[in-house]
Amino acid sequence: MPELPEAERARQQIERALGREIVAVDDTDVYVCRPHAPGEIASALVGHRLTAAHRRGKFLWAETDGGPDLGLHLGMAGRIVLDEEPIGWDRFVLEFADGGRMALRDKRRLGRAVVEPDFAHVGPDAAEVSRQVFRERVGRGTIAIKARLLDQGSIAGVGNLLADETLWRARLSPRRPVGELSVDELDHLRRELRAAVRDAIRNGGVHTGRFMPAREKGGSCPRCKTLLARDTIGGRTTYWFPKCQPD
DNA sequence: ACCTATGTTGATAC
DNA sequence: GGTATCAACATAGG
Repeated sequence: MPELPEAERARQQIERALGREIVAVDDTDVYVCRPHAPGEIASALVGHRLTAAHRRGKFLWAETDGGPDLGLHLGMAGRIVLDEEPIGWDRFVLEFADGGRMALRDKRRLGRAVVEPDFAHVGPDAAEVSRQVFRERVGRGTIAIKARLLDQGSIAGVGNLLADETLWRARLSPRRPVGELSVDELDHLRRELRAAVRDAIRNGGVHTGRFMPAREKGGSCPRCKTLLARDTIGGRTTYWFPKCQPD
């Protein structure tokens, strides 16, 4: 599920774990915890407490009281669960002195847990970037707008579903080269992106978007009633309605 | 069996 | 350097 709205929900879950002493860490999944060896994250965190929970795009991290930051990513299917019984898909777990626990629950194991995460190549958060910076980072070059939105180094947090939802709301073709968008179109795109993120956070996730139900075989546009187009753009399956979103 | 999947990274080539 | 394409990663579900 995870795109920016899901990551924000996960951040809020991490906040509920702040201040609780860490007494044990399960970091034995060497793929999820790479490049750390088993026990490395544990020895760095045991005895400490999380003191703040942050997010940029889909990247999460928690500060600790004197220890290193803990970086978390939900990958393709992860979520953060608090004080729930273990059920087999918990790939990384903090256990607290009060008996509670915080787990990265992730069937596909594409999530990540690392100490001292490096966000040098992560762009500004998609929902918070200023108009000016959005124009500069998104509007430059010749790449298709869909591919640019997915590039976490340009702006962070937009995934495949949110990109399609946003472009549909903004009535922009996913294929348009970014450099051909006017300043007004870029501002409009940013506005619709923020609105899509806000709606998704409020309603429980990106899958609650208005475009999502139409995104299926034989789907028709809620606005123009025409047929769905489908192609691979930016390496991901992309859906749009050419009448509403002309090239 | 084959295909797809809400993500990221690294390799390769123009 | 920018852009495009892929393969890989690990697993589930249609």
